[in-house]
Amino acid sequence: MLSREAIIQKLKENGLKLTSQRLAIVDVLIKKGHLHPGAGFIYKEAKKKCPSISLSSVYANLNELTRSGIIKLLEFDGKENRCEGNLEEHINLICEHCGKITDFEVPVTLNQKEITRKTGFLITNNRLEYYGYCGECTKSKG
Amino acid sequence: MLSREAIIQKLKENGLKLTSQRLAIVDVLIKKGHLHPGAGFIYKEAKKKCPSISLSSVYANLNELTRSGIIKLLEFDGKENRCEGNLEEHINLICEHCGKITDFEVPVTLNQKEITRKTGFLITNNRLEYYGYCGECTKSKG
DNA sequence: ATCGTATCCGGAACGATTCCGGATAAAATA
DNA sequence: TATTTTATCCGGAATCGTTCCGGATACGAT
Ligand SMILES: [Mn+2]
Ligand SMILES: [Mn+2]
Ligand SMILES: [Zn+2]
Ligand SMILES: [Zn+2]
Repeated sequence: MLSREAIIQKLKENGLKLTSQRLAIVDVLIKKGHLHPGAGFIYKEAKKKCPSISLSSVYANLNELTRSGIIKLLEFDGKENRCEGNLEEHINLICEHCGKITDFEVPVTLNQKEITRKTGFLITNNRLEYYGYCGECTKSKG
Repeated sequence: MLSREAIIQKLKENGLKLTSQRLAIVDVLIKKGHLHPGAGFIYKEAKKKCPSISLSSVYANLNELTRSGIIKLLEFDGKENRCEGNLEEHINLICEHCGKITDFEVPVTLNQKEITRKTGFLITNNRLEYYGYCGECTKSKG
């Protein structure tokens, strides 16, 4: 996750105003980003410091933050989408039982240039995820 | 993609009846599986051989086929989900411009056991995707 | 041929997300 | 500071892929 200063820097670069709603969302991401929070969670948290905030503003801001390269959105079907604040190359370990998403850092530099050379496909983004059961859920299931 | 015989074998193993709707869907997957078709496409194609088929049956069957390990579902937000018939470990190259999904075969056996040893996370499934622009779209954009 | 049960259909319901139009406020300008 | 511009906000309706429902159908075992 970028620092608060770096985020504000990027917001200004992209001509985005520093509204109380936007800053409240940014602060939630900084504090709770490791949880890969969804829009609903962010909405509830941001409402504490900015009671007037609306859910549509949360969605709009998450899209803005994504466009500005501050976060990524992890898309899921049926479930809520989740925010990714860790922009380093890593694997998300997603528990099928409790939904927790934890980062696993590992320099997986699959040779992207080789893929482009062989297929002509120009890579701009990727998604690496392992699904399964987290330590806690594995234990509790025996 | 499994062979038609292997699929029928698995269907029987799982106690699933060989209805005309189910077989029509299986045939679409066998013929067009490399396109990673979505529910809407499969519905239209299957309707050619089975005019009475309903969209809800397509959805229900795709879920059954997933439970039986015949396909996987690739989940996307906003866009339709897509079917994955290639059960081998590979990377999906997803074009951001035309939506085409092509397979890139590469034995990416990231050491899953090491992840489990280090984190206690039990891996049962994964998702490896590269997003970007396919060869055709890269050309046409100059 | 009969029967039990999975599967089917059509349509309503669902839920996360997006869209809308009028109100608000950030911040540039004077 | 007052004015102006314009991004952003809010609340609620709309969207759309997917799931759920209840009654009808048909597979395939006996
Ligand atoms: Mn992560
Ligand atoms: Mn594939
Ligand atoms: Zn868990
Ligand atoms: Zn393309």
